[in-house]
Amino acid sequence: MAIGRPRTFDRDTALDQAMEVFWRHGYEGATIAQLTDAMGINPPSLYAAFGSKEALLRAALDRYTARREAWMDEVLSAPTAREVTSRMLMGVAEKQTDPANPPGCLLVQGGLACGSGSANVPFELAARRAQTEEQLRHRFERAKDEGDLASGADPAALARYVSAVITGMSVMASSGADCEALAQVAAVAVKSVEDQSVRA
Amino acid sequence: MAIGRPRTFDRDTALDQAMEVFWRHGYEGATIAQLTDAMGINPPSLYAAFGSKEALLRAALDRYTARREAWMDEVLSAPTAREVTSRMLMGVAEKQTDPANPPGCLLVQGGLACGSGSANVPFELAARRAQTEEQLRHRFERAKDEGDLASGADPAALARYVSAVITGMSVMASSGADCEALAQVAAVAVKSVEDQSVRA
DNA sequence: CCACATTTGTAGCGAGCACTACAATATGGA
DNA sequence: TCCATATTGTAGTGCTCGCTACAAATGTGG
Repeated sequence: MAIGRPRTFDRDTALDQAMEVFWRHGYEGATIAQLTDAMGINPPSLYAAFGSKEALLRAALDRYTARREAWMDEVLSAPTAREVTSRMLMGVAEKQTDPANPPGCLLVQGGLACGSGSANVPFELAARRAQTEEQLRHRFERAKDEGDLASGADPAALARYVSAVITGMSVMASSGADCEALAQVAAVAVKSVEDQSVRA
Repeated sequence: MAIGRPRTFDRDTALDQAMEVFWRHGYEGATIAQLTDAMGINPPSLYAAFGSKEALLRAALDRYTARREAWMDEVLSAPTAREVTSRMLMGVAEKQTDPANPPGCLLVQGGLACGSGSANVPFELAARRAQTEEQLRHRFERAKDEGDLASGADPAALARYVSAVITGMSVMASSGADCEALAQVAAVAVKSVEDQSVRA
């Protein structure tokens, strides 16, 4: 049996380029021409490999979260809720202003509101953002069980709060805030969690 | 001198309808067809009255901020920095989940990232968001002068923080969070400002 | 070397986009 | 009444969008 002509591009490398385009221009703002140009391939290759623009976005999102997984694990492994929050928010301040990537977070920049033709994209992104909140919630629940968070603390509310701050920082980063400005925001936010921590 | 055929629609009413479309679908996601449909007019009337899609957005943004001006004044007139923050964030929680409007904030939903053709829209929105931050900063500076905020407090950082929380809440609202969930976030955030307040 | 399977580049599809030309219509002033 | 001015509705304009038909190219198995 014949195997066929081999692909001349690396799927993951192309996906990284596509991720950057979506990140910078949003889902709707990114055109197939920009994507194929950045990926170094032609439209038929894109569609053969990924299926559609929306499927390409999902593949890019998968890669995006996979790239951050190791970092997230490290953050969540911090000993206390306060330390988790601090690492998280300070790390976010750095990552969202890293010149190696477009500013902000792909899960926000991708698109909060879309035209009628791609109304499910915002849902997709929201669902992925919710995953981070849930990870934080689990971690804070554990912290409460361990007596690290005060008995009156609400892990779900705290996780939602930290998640909201992250999103706010992301938007600020996308509109030009530098790392220092974000770090100031993070510092204020960390204190909120500190307040609900059991002092040692 | 002749005056011409009178306009059959009310400019501000039409602007309100346009605002809602931009709010719900974002600048790029909103089509002229949707806008004219919602406004109850035809494209030539739209272009005669507003000039272009982007100019229509700016007019809608002007109206948006004008609508909130009275509320902002009331918020900023609160006696203390803590009270300002509380009124602000609790009010935001309500307003961003008010079923009379699309969820979230137009200044965020309008578009964080756009295609190359409308790259200045995100800047326009960011500039308008920055105005709120600046108003807060001025208010917090006054609070510091009045001895209401601790002498070590940084009004600019606090304003940036509150602004970030508002933006985060806005994104959460746009992805379905209800008023109660936002109020929980607001409550945690208010404490951060409380921490830097001089206890009475 | 041939047959097959798959990818590649070119070129272009129909649809929808922001925007407008144009003629009909409706007012106020001379 | 008739002109000047402005808005209205119809019907498009050229353009770009996401996506694809098709044939040439490039590999493997027999």
